[in-house]
Amino acid sequence: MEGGIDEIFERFLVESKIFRDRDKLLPDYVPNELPHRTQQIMQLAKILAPALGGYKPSNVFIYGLTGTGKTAVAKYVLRKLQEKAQDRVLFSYVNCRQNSTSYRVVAELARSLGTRIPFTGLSTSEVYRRFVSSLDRRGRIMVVVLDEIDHLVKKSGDDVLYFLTRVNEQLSSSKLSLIGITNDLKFTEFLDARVKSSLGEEELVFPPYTARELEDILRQRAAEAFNDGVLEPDVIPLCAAIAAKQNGDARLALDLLLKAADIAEREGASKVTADHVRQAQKEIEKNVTVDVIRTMPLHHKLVLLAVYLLEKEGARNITTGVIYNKYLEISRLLGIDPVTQRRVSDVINELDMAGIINARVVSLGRYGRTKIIKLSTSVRSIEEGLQEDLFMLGALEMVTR
DNA sequence: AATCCACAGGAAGTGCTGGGCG
DNA sequence: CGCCCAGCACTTCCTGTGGATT
Repeated sequence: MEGGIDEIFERFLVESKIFRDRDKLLPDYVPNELPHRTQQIMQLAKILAPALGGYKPSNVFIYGLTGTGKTAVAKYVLRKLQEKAQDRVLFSYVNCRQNSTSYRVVAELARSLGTRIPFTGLSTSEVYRRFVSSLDRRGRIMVVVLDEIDHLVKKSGDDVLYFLTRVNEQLSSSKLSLIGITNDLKFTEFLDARVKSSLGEEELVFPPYTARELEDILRQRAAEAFNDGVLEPDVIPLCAAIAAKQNGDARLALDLLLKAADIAEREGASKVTADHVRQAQKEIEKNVTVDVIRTMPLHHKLVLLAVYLLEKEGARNITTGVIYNKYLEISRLLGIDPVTQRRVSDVINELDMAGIINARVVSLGRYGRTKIIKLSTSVRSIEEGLQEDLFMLGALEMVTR
């Protein structure tokens, strides 16, 4: 658009005024100090320490909401342990969201032992077998971290875990310890009782960070990531306060800080201000809702479009019936088979649950009992979310005009 | 007090999809 | 490979209901 492509690239070639090292704010960076997690670090270290003496550590189960430092602590302790252990202890970290099948998890573990496993073609039990023999050949303690373990269980059940918790019976010279990480407490209900008790030999709980604690975390990262004095003093407290409201999510706090700084940089400002943070917050929120809208099924989009158009026409007190008629009209124009009003009624509830619209049941006396609906999202994010496959949006407005 | 509107929302059934299993 | 089954989106049919109007 305006400016040139050269200018865009140029900006990254010249030294940044704001950032010293932007990467330090990215979610997967593990710093050298983890403020307010010393207790968890010590606990985990105590549990894993026996590995240094050649004894099998207990299995550990770690819970905590998103952004409470579970992954960071696990990686941190592992790193330290590895430094001490040299090659006497084997480590493997697997993210079960990316590797959500039993095959891939075990293949990943085997790979970390240097055993190549084709990404497909073998039976799962063959992969298990190869992993066991390659581990036993090494004659070492192996510590395995399964991050986001709930994804694995939800997708593939708990037989891998069953296998991994009992694999020591098949090993003669090696031992395996498991560290399971999750933010979903309820998922243990789906676990086999034996797996559950074995995995839960030790349990660590990560409480949400308070606003104060988040501030410390941000300050520490900011010192690494930013040039001196580029943050206005109220920036960090604001990021911390916003994130503290969202379950003390450190990832969100860091993301806010990063986005705010990006905005400042883009503007060519020399300082990051509280206002940049507020813009960043809006952007993050918008991105979430835009994403939700973008991934909705067709009829949800059509219903949303109906509400959107009605509001744009200035309609007041929009009811289910009014929406349904508009929806029928839109469907007809686009040549799409409409669903029934009963279904649309449910769709309206689902949109309400998603926080995109606001629907509330009211009785209009003689004029029936219905729902009154209004948008509860900015018009902009709705337009943006619908844009993609509702190229029709523009076309429609022309038709309905 | 009775009526009646414009739906809400429950129950049961249909048709489709995709994964697991022999 | 076909078969079965679960889960889902949706339909059909239905009974229920708060309160303005009669």
